[in-house]
This record gives sequence, C-alpha cells and structure tokens, in this order.
Amino acid sequence: MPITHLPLNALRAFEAAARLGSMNAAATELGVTHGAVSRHVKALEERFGLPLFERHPRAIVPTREGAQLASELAEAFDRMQIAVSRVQPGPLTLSCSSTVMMRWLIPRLEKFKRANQAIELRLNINYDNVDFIREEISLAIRTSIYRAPAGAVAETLIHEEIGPVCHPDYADRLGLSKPDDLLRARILGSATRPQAWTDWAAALGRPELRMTPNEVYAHFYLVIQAAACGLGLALAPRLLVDDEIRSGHLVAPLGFVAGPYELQLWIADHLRGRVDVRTTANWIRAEMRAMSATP
Amino acid sequence: MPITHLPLNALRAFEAAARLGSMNAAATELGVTHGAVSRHVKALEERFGLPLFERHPRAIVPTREGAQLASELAEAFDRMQIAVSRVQPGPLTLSCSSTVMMRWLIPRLEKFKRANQAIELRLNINYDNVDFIREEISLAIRTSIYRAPAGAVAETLIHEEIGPVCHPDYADRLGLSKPDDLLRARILGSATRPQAWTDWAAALGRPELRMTPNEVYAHFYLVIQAAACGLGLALAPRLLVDDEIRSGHLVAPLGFVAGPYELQLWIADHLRGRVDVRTTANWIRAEMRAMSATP
DNA sequence: CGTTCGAGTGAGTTTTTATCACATCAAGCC
DNA sequence: GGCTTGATGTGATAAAAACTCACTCGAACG
Repeated sequence: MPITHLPLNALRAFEAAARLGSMNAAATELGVTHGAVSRHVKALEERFGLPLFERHPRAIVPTREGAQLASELAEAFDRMQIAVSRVQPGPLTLSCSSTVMMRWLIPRLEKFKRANQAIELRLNINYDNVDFIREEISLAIRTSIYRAPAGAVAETLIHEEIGPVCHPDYADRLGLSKPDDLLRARILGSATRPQAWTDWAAALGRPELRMTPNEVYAHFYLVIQAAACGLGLALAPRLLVDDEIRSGHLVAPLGFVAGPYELQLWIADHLRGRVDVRTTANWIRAEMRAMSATP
Repeated sequence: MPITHLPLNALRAFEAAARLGSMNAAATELGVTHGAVSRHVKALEERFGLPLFERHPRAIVPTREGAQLASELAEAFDRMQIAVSRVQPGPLTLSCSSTVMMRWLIPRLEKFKRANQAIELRLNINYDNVDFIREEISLAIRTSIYRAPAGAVAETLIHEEIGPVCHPDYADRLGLSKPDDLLRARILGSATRPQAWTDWAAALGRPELRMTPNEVYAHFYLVIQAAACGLGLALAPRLLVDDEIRSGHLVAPLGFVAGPYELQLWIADHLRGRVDVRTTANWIRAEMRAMSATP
C-alpha cells in the first residue's frame, strides 16, 4: 500500500484505541464518539484483511499484528508531533509534583517571571512518569524513584537529604533528640511515598526501627502542613522544608542525612535546543544549587 | 497543537509538494487535482500562521520553516509506511538497470522462479538512486558509481572487470590486439555511463588514450547489441557479456582489466528480516559468485 | 507577442466522517 | 434467575471535509 493512500485518520484512531485499550477512551482523546473510532478500526481491518483487535465483551485486546502496528505507528505519530511543534512552538511546560510546586516552585515563581518575562510558563502536576511528546511537556522535576521515559534525558539536580521534622513545641514536649525518641511520637506518612520512613531508618543505619506511619495523607505537602501544625512528625527532604525551618515553623530535631534518592531534571529530548527551555533549565539548576549551598 | 488534531491529510499533501517542489506533481502523486493540494497547503499555512512556500510564478520554494517541517514529516511518513508494510507485506521488488535485467537477470529468472515458487517477484527498472521506502523496493543491484541512500545497506557483489568487446569478424578485420589498435576502430558509448572508456584507459595505465565514442546509445544494452552486430567496439563489464563471449557472438580482443567500480547489492534496511528478501539476496550473491568463479 | 505552464480561487459536488439512537453481549450483582 | 451496567457494533442520516471544475493571474518561453 503506497504511502499516498494510507488512511491516516483511521491509523490515528487505531493507534489511540490500541494505546488506551479502549475505543471509548480513544474516542474521548480524539474528541469524537466511540462509533467513529469503531468504524475507523473496522475499515482498517477490512483493508488489511486481518483483525487488529480481539473483541471481548467489555474490552478489546490488540492482536499480535495490531500491537506491533500500533507501537510502530505511535513512533511515527510522535515524530509528526515533534515536527509540527518545531514550527509551532507551544508554551514551555514544566511538570512537577504538587508538593514541589507548592513548597519550591510557587515561592520562586515571581522571581522567575520577573527575570524571564518573555517565557510563557505552563505548569503540569504529576509526580511519576509522563509522556513528554503527547502531553507536550518540556521539563520535569522528579525524584530518581522513577526513571525518565524514552524521549527525555535526566540529570541530577541535588542529592536528597532527608530527616524528620515537626513543630518546635512538639519536639520540646516529647524531648526528641535521638532516633529512638521518635517511637514516642506520632508518625505522619504520605501515600505518594510510602517507603519514606523506612528509607530514612536505612540511611541512619538503623533498618530495624519500625517507623510505621500512624496517619497517611494523600499528598506530601499535606504531611508537611500537618507537621507544621503540631500533629506529629513528617519525614521530609530538606529542600521542601528549608523555608519553614528558617522561619521557625518547623524544626529538624535529628538533622538530615543523605537519602537514597536524588532530585532530577528531565528534559524533553526534542526541545533541548529551544532557548526558553535552556534558560529555564539553567534557572532551575541555579536555584537548586543555591539551596544546597545554604545549610 | 496536540497530535489528536493534526490535519494529517494536509500534512501529507504538503510533504509531497515540498518534496517534489510542485503542487502539480504532488497532486499527481496523490491522485488528485492541483487545486486540492493548493487548498491543503493554504489551510496549513493559515493554521500555523506562517508561509510554508515562497510563491514564484512557475515554482514554489519551501521557506526555511517549510523545508524543515517537510523533511521531518517525510521521516514520520516513512515510518508509517514501514509500520503498515509490516502487517501488509507487498511483493518482493528488485530494482536494477535495464541492462542488468536484459543480460543478467532475465536469463536466470526461470531458474529463480523454479527454485522459489512462493516468492512473488516484482521488477523495477532504475540504474541510479531510488527511494526504498516510498517506491517499496526490497533489493537493488547497482554499481558503486552511486551511493546507497539512507534506508538501505550496501554490500559488494563483485569487483567489475571491464574490457572492449566486438564481433569476432570485426576484431579480425581491424587486427585488434593492443590498445592503440583501437584508435582505428569505431567506438560505441552509452549515455548512462559516459565515462566508461576513460575509466578503462585509466585502468590500463594509459590515461592519455583519447577514446571518444563515435556513437552514443541511450542504453547500455543497445551498445552491446550494436557491438554484437559488428558496428564497433563496446566497453563492457565482463558480467554482462560473458554469455555472448561463450557463445561466440562477441570477443574481447584485449581481455578484461579490473575497473574502478564494484557491483553492489542494496537491501532495504527495514526488510532485512523478511524471509523472501533474505532468500533472494542469497540467490543473487550465489549467482554472482558463480559468475566470477568461471573465467 | 501569443503560448504555455504552474498556481490560486469561487462555486458547486462528491466523498468521507461523524452522530444519534438503538442493538448486542456478557460480566457483575442483588 | 433476572436486572443492571459497561463496552462495542451498526443502520440511517446529518455534517464536514475534500475534491473538481472552470476560470483567473502572472511571468517565462519560444
């Protein structure tokens, strides 16, 4: 079949259906009804003379050929998207967790905007993997718990230092000065990073300490907030509580130790040449360096 | 612009127009009228808000952005084509010059078909570069005068040996036994390989010999035919005249010398895994080896 | 100096694509 | 068992997109 007669729209619909495992979801992504997608897929199957999906009552599963075709098409569409984005550059999009956004980015955003008035910055909240091409992400700040996906390059920003933090009065009241004192305290945990306390115990060289959270919050910034309100102890990276410690809202009674992860900057591969991306990446690096320089 | 709303058909039309440098040509390739292509391109330019072509009275020239976009789109469409061809494998297509087809391939084709009845072979005539993806070529036989394009890998089949050939009576009549005797003879040339005689003189170590053809034929196989009919001397690779020499229709009064080129097999990169392609490539290699083994 | 060649365009037509509304099927659940 | 639910398939029809036709323009060609 020559390229000149490929049914491009049908291929796009099929690729979406295969990637999402659902005609309905594909239809939503494409902004059409499921019927339109269903027809596209059927047209393709008739044209190729082979089934691309196994139909089950509540699900569709790509056949061997379908899966292969879909994955190769995905690459082709990615390239197309990149090609177009080069003549139609969108805003710079920075993705980070809600916590990093709350406690690190937003406090510095005014300064960034003043220094880079020409850069239109769009923010995206996400703490794990993300498709840099489809979701048009330029930069992401992530911990090394996750691996940068294909299409992005990762670099180290800082090595995380972690430690328990709480309200100053709380630390005084419970007399917290060595790890074992913590067993008397209320331990606050985060759903997005369930292994945080265990990591810390391991980093201390006390893996036997059983630091099971008494309470688990949905977001990490809620844990910090709860600690600042005297509800217990949060296990936080220094980066995210430095301002609070400086202002006296929080203390770190046991200090900080080097944690097992680092904070990374992920850069969309195809955007590395863009001036605003380089500028913003440099700004992020500089701000991070400034943080780790002030103990 | 999200991938879900890319105007795929307009992008294809634009890519064709940019590649061919003409809306008309693109229209022909796509099987539509030039108006349709013109409208697609205009729609794209309006959507992007920038011109993709400079319009000149009889030509369109891609702008900087247009050229960039087109070349990246070409890659994306190539991939798409490859993806589809994997689920819809077409016939195996072998491309070679009309001369190689006449004098080497066709005489062996019957044998090939008998040995490989399952392989559907399509033939394509072309002696220089060719787009393996767009024109759906699997294998090509070429001299190393040309370089294999991106998307194909080249390997050596044989090193060409070249020498003047003519009808036996012609050689007798003119008494041809050393290079300088040829100055008395009628020199036949081919438009597709105008430097053949000069190459030979150089290979002999007699670059000063001015072997200017008295007559130039459009195709190389016509030159061989003319020589076989006693019209003069052809400068031929041994490969293409071996049968004629064996049967006594031609003689090579000065023998053959190693020429500056080799005969190559070009294989479409994305088809190297296909069984019929491997089989056919092996057959070609074996047949070529058989030729160079019999002096 | 008329002819030709290639592109742009208004109006109208054809083709494709999408919607709507309903059908189907089986899993999950009282 | 029988009802509900969630997902896909499809006939009829509406909407949108793509295409053609027939003409225009402008300059290069001969």
